[in-house]
Amino acid sequence: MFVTNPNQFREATPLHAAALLAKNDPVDAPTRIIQANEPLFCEGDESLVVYEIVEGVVRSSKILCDGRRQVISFGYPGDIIGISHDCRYHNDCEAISKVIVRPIRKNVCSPTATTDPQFCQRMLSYAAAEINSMQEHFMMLGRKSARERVASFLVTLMHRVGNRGDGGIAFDLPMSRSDIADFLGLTIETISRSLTQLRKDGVIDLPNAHHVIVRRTSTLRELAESDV
Amino acid sequence: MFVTNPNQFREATPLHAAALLAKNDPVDAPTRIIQANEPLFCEGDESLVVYEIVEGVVRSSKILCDGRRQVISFGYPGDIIGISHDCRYHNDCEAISKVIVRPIRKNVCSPTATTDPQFCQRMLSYAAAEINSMQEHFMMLGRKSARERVASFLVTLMHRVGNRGDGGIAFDLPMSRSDIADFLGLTIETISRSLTQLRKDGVIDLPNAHHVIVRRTSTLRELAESDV
DNA sequence: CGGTCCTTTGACACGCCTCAATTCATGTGG
DNA sequence: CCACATGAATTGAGGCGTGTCAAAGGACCG
Repeated sequence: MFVTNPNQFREATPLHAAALLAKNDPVDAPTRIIQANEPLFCEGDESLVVYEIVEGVVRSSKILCDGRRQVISFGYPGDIIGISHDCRYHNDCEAISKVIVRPIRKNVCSPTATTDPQFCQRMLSYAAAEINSMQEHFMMLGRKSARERVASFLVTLMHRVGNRGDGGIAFDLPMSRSDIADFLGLTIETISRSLTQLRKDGVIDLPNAHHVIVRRTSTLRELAESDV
Repeated sequence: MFVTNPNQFREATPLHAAALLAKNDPVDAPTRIIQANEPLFCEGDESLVVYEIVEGVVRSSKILCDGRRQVISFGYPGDIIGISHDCRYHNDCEAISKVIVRPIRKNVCSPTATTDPQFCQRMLSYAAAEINSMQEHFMMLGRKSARERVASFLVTLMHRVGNRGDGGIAFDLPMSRSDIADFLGLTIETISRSLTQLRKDGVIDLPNAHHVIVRRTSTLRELAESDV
């Protein structure tokens, strides 16, 4: 599932790729390797396949004509990207780090397209989870303050890719401040200020700009929803 | 499709309920009638069925513990609501006007659930369209100004339910200012001011608070994306 | 006619954006 | 190993758009 749901733990997610893609699903196409900052596909491209991310992190985004960008989601291993209803990709997708993806099936183009029922069922479950997850992101963009958004974002990553370690839960931030800003509907300066504030408050450590250690997880979780 | 995509015309939508639900889809459950302001279901309720809206308008929303609300979408006739991946509804759903809904199928609860393949295929197409559509709404909430959001909202409704008439395209706004505000991530005062501005600029007419006539459609469409 | 609720309008405050400068991390060539 | 360049991140100062609070207007209904 995409990282769009800051309040839902990975453990609570009923399915992820391991469960979604049974071993007997035919995977004829070879995996693709995309270097950091290279595109996987662009908005408007013909949508031939759906990808599963095997390794690395991707960024799905849309851009307005005047250059404003909205990052839709960050895709991590296990996530499925490129689902479309009309044979066109509806967003850009670029690699943030070196990425390995696996084309898993011809895309779902029309109601008349014939697809393996079992696969279809699984994709539907995944799409439903995705929709539910995106609804959480609406709440973030529409109703949360800058601090809450940043806290929510960190909580999501913490549960998704965090490693319990010495005095906290650690994880990387492979994406740039600009990516985070465009994901949360803020500016890079606001992201930076919010992170600094969390650091000064002792909630997190920032050994460097792309590594986070959450010291006080419950505090962070509270900050994700309380406007105080 | 939900009204979450301000820049996509209804004509461009590749499928809606008429196409989605073939006549031979078994519909055993009777239609339900919900009066205005009555709930259809609530977040957390057991998700037994997916509904198709036959008549009226519904509001799907989520609420934070401190009362902040985000309206996810407004559902119009032909839309499908209540899709879930885990047997629980993930948002509240209430009738804005008198509503008739048709339970169309037991919900998609798990990958092991057995479902008619053809139905599943159609639901997947619908879900994919829904995801693509929600991505547009992200752009609105994350990157558009108040005026752009209101203009985008009106453009969407214009294409969805507008009627070409005397010197413009007319349609109703059955939802309250509060509903619109919570949909666009703004306040009722900002909604009111934006609509007043559009009226004073001669872009729209507001015969009353719940009826709109778009006079200059191309101007409105430009305002939906240009920050000027 | 009076009550209630919704909408509109106004005045002001504040959070985030904008613009600018500084610091930091990384890589390159001498 | 150290200057230097380059791009990203941080920090600061100030402005603006939207939120907040308050009051007035309108629609609806008993």
